[in-house]
Amino acid sequence: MIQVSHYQKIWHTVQLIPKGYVAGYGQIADLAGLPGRARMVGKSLGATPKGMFIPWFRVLRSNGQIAFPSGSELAAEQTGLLQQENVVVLNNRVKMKVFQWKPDLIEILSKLKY
DNA sequence: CTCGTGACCTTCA
DNA sequence: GTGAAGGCCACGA
Repeated sequence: MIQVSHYQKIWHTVQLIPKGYVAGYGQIADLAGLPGRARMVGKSLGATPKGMFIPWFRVLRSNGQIAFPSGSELAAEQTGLLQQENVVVLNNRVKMKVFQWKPDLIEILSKLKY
């Protein structure tokens, strides 16, 4: 059993999100084995080491809205990256009903077997 | 050790 | 649809 920081687990989990899909902060926290720690996900993404690729733009709020105020640079950046992957973004939000990632337990377990 | 902080979530009015 | 309030807890100073 390797000891890893929660940040590492979160980053790893986020990288499992397939192209063209999105997931919620709470969802990521749950999959990373940290139920109820949605806020930690945000912290982690903010602390993401530069140079390491993390599809942070595929992570949205549970209601499908982008976590940044519309108009901010990050929001624009995220919107652009999502649309680049065929994800429709309108008024700073995404239709979770259509684009939400439905993870396979087998996939998660095999990728996160620490 | 205590305190402040946070890219959140859910519930209720 | 909106907004406020409470809960959650790791992390850094």
